[in-house]
Formats: sequence, structure tokens, C-alpha cells
Amino acid sequence: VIRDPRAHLAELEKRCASAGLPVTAQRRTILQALVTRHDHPTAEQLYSAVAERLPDVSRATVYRTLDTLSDLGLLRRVAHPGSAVRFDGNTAPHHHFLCERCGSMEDLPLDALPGAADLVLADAGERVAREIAVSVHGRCAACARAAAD
Amino acid sequence: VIRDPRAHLAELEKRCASAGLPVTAQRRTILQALVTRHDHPTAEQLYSAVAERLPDVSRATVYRTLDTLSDLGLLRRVAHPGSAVRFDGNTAPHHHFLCERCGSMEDLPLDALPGAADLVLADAGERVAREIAVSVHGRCAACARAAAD
DNA sequence: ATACCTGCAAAAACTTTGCAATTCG
DNA sequence: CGAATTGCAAAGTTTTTGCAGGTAT
Repeated sequence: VIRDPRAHLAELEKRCASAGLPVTAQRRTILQALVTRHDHPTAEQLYSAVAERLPDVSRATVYRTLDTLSDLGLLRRVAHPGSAVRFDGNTAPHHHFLCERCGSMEDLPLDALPGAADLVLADAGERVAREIAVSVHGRCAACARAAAD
Repeated sequence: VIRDPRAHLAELEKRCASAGLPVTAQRRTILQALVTRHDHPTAEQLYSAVAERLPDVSRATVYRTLDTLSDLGLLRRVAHPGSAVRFDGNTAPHHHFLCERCGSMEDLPLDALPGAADLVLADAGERVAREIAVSVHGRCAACARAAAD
């Protein structure tokens, strides 16, 4: 999976324009920091990455910007069993792999789980299902090697 | 889905004995508080529930006990996009429904998603897959009604 | 008896908010 | 120029840790 930050930055311009919001250096830098990585970083990890380019950026800006970009549909908060929220810059449909040992989270391409697209919620009752997410839990490559001793 | 707390408490006795750990009132009460509900409470919610029976219990004990019970395999931390960790007392295989509006999380029985049991991770590489979890995202019954205005 | 647990209090980690100064369009 | 954003500092949440005293086996 290769991601071109330029396409994401173009989307940022477009959606900010539609919403009447300014495109700031912080928004560009934070979005770029997120989409150029394939793990699912916490706000703190993004803060560290962004601080290398914008040394005066504050954590408050990182948190607020992540909310804004999420409202604009440019990124998503993802479910994680850990004690800090994780973010995903990949807005295309895909699955996740969660390592139970180190807590890391990786993207899985759609075709890694044949049949997942056919899942349908039977007997939804009054619930409205919008999306079905599949995540595989186990050991990531590094932790599988470590466990082999 | 009906759960008998007695069976869970018996498991607690057994696993503590195997591990050489004492069975305390706090461990019994916290486990019982969790397994008798079908939402996926935070540590704070469990603290409130437990405090009704053990008024002097501390949050630190709730956090530590949840870790211990998780190590014993009596409950699980579940993935949630919110900013506090959630716990699940249902250790049998099942799926989850996550409401995008109110953040609530409900159990779904296995047969709510026919085909989910057949999913297999293709091309796992060095990863070791242990379990495949499916979660449906959308609006819970209460929020679907609210949205209808 | 002894190893483990608990409560308390303090600290650490994570996230949000108010406000004055700045930046974008 | 005006509206929205940013950094700072402070406050609010959530989670962890050290330690003295208590409890289960």
C-alpha cells in the first residue's frame, strides 16, 4: 500500500474550502505526518513527529487539529484496546491487524480477508449498521520472532 | 444471552488457585459487577458499581484487579475508539456493535454475522493470527430513534 | 508465617479549555 | 479587516505507582 501525501493535501485544500476553514501549516503538517505512516499513532506520537518540522507546535493544536480533520473526513479515530486514542490516515476501506503482545496496529488490505465484504448483519432490530470492520488479533511479525526465542 | 455469575465466580476460584493467588472480596465483586452487565463499561463505571457494595474500595484496586483478571483470562480489554478503556466479561466468542453517536458498545451473538466464522487471514506472512473479531459500526437502537426526530 | 493484596496519596499520562496574540483568505 | 486558529498555561480525565498496613492460604 503506497500513499501519496500530495493527494491527501489536495483533499485538505478542497474540504477546508468547502467548509470555509483556513488551511494552516499545522493542518497540512499534521495530516502529512499521519498519512505517511502505516501504523496507527497516538496524538503524542504525532506531536513528536510534527514538532520536528514545527518546533513551536503545541499538543493542544495537535488534539484540536485531529478533531477537525476527523470532522472533515480526512482521518479516523480507530478502536484500540490501549489507553490512548489512535488515528488512521487511511480513509479507504481496509482491515486491521492488532498485536496482542506489543499493542501495535497495522493495516491489512481488503483482499487479506476474502469474504469479509459479504458480511451482513442479520436481525439488526432497530439498529442501523453503516460499516462492518474486521480486525485480526495475534502476534505481529516482530513479536512472533521474539516468542520463538 | 444469559450469564450466570456463579459459573464465573467458580472459574475465579479455580484460576486463582492454579496461579497461587488469593481470592479476595474485591476480585469477586469486580468480576461479578462486570459479568452481570452486557455493555462494556469503563473502569470508572465499574468503580461506581463496585463502590455500592464495597464503599471503601479504591480506583487503584479496580484498575489493578482488572489487570489481574485479564491476565487470568476471566475478562478482556476491548478495542474502542473512545478515550477510556472498556472491559468485556464475555469470554466466549461473539461480535460487537459500536454506536458512532453515543459510543455505546453491545454484544452481538455469533449468528448475527453468518460467514464470520469462515474468515481466514490470507497471506499472513510472519504474523500469527489467533482470532478474527468483527465489529459493526452504526447507530444503536436509541440513537436511531433519536435521529428520526 | 508469608506472600500477596488493599487503600491512600501522589505522580504520571492523556485530553480539553480559556484567553490573548497571530494568521488566513 | 474579520473570522478562525494557534500557543500557552491551567484544569480535567484517566491510569499507574510507592508504601504502610491488612488479608488469604
